[in-house]
Amino acid sequence: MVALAKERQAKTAVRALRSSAAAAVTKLALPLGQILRGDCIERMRELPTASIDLIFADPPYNLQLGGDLARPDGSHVDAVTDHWDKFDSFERYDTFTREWLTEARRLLKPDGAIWVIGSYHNIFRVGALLQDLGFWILNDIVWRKANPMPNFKGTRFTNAHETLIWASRSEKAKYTFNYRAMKTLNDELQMRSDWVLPICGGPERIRKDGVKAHPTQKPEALLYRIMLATTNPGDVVLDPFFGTGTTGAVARRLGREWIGCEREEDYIAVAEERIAAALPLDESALTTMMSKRSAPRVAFGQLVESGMIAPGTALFDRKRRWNASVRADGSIAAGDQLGSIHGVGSAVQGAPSCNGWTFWHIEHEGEVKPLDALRQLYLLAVED
Amino acid sequence: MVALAKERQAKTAVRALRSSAAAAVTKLALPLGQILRGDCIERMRELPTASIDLIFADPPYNLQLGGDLARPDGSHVDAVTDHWDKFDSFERYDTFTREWLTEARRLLKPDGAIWVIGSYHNIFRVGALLQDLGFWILNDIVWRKANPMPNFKGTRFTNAHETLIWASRSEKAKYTFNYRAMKTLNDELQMRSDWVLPICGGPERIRKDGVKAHPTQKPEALLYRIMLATTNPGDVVLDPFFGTGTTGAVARRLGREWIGCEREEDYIAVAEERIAAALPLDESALTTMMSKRSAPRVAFGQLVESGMIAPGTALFDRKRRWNASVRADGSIAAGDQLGSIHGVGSAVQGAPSCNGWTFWHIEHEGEVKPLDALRQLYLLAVED
DNA sequence: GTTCCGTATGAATCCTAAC
DNA sequence: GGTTAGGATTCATACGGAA
Repeated sequence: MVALAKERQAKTAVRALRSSAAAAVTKLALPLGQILRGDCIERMRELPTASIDLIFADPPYNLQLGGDLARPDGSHVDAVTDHWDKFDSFERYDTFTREWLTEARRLLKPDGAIWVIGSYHNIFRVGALLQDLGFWILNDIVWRKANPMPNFKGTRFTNAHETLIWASRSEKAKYTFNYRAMKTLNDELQMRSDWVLPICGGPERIRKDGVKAHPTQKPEALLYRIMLATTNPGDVVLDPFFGTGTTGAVARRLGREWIGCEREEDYIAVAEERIAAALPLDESALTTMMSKRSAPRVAFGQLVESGMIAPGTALFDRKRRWNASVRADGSIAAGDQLGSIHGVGSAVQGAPSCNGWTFWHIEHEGEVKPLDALRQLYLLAVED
Repeated sequence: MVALAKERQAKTAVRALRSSAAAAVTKLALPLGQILRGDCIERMRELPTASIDLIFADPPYNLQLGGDLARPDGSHVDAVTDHWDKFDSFERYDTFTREWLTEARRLLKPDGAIWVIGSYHNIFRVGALLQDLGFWILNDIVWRKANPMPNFKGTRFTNAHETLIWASRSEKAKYTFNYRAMKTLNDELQMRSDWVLPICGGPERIRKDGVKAHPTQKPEALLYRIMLATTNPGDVVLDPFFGTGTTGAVARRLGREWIGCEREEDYIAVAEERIAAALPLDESALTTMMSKRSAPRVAFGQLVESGMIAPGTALFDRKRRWNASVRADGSIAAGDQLGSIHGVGSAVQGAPSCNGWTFWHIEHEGEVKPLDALRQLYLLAVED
């Protein structure tokens, strides 16, 4: 029994090693920590297939501002009028979007994912194309801006949010989602699809001679949450529209690898300086709360084997509607039902499934506890 | 000069009279206050061109759900499995959407507008098609649900919002927007593009024999805000997916005319009864319905995310009896205790509970401060 | 009458490693 | 590739009955 388990463990370890060795070779071939100069579609074509864990993209928004916009006091609004944000028509925007998304999908590992941020000017086109290309949307996230620019003319609702789409490479992908870290970050409540974050301003906003270095610099807090939620340390993050390098700065801080594409030399210079100044966090600060899914597994039999629970011990659910007794091999018996704590739990309830760890209770040191409490004790005792 | 001006005035008056007379005739020809039975595209084809002021549409979302879903307590989640939400492919969904949107555009007056609500499953396709057909998007509005259904399996972010698109018939349309009404409704602040409203439940939710009459009934508060913002009294509002008639009920209460299309006889019966019982506008009811605002809540993780507190930072209690260090996900570590500021605070003291905001302190700008002081700073930075 | 507690439920693309 | 067994997972409301 023990020998078999060890053999299985060894096989798994070998598989993991092989696959991580292949990944390491691929990773070596990548221009990690570099900003690739020029058109992002061309630069992406030069990168190897299935090599990227996560893509974050903040593409041009296709803004169609009719002429200049003035505040009520007559002062001029510094709108997005840079030449890279002009497209003749939706058709041209779609062609451009389809091209870079196609390359993005080629670059992603099978279990990779993408984030794209946009506003109502472009996000519907991006979302529909993502679906058309085979990406699988996991969530749309609303970045609710704490301090948006008001609508000066009073002609519409204040445009107070932007939309992000999170999508895996395909429907079947086993994407990364650090559920527990997100729940911890949100004071023990599930993280919702609407995120309240301030816009990028103050000292974080990069200025050259008092002028914004980039018109749409994203707050680091936004990238922080994205990477914490959907990457692991060491993962490779690609940003095809790198701008002033928010993605690179946060990736470095969080111990993720990064690659950027950018055509504007001005932005590249700003980004390189900024990322060099970003300090990586040390490893202990980087550790996040693990989900039980990724924690080491304990079989119920181990608790019996270790003597923590004696064969013959009585188990019962919280309301003592059902009873069961523990047997020497770690199975349990309730009436004529025999099997694992999970199987018998679901059988007596007539439920399709059951977590025996939380369903069954036990008297331990004069208290009634769920089995899960004893598992925690076992884990503590086993850890060196 | 004066004579000329008078003549001009007279001509304008005649034109206005003619146009309003024409409008009155068109309006007479409309099936106002009626639910048109059958397929919405066929019924819309029978209505006159340029006769409608506003369209509100809550089309099928094309959810594409998998198997059954159970809550952690084992109970069953009642999903939307109705036949009307099933489509074979995105292509089929697009065809359906293009057809009803085309009719919708024909029916709208030149200065008319449309609202469509959806989720990430369908809204990107709807938005792109609106743009393709010549509609002009004015805002995308996020309905932030105060009480959404959680993500039971911990696999994604809680799907806590739905998206509405508000678009005029064309770029040049002089659409209706009651800016003052919205600002008044929002305590003299511009109404933003994110609206916090509870989902439809309690006495408002229509049930037959204890079972919900419609799986996706929308809250009246949502329609109230839409009609108040973008129609005038007497305007004609068309709802092609009438369901249980929320649009009709609210239109009646607000003194707007309405027309609905619906295929399902069960829904029609419910809607007719409901609208007949709808009372005329009651100002006090309106105020309470609209006054639900979001209370600012700050999670400790937000301070970490925003860069206000760096991972690795040392925390200590007022008497420096215990120390802890901040981790990247907003959890803290004190010895082998890991968890939230509150949980670790109570654990180290052996106390049943602890307010981590006042218990833990930090060195900030050369001073020792409770975390709560930094929370106040964060709130100041984030407030409008 | 009031408070407390248990239960029900809402547009949801809701598990995964090992064999 | 599919199948199976192990086992992980929930927030805000509303309501009814008990205390």
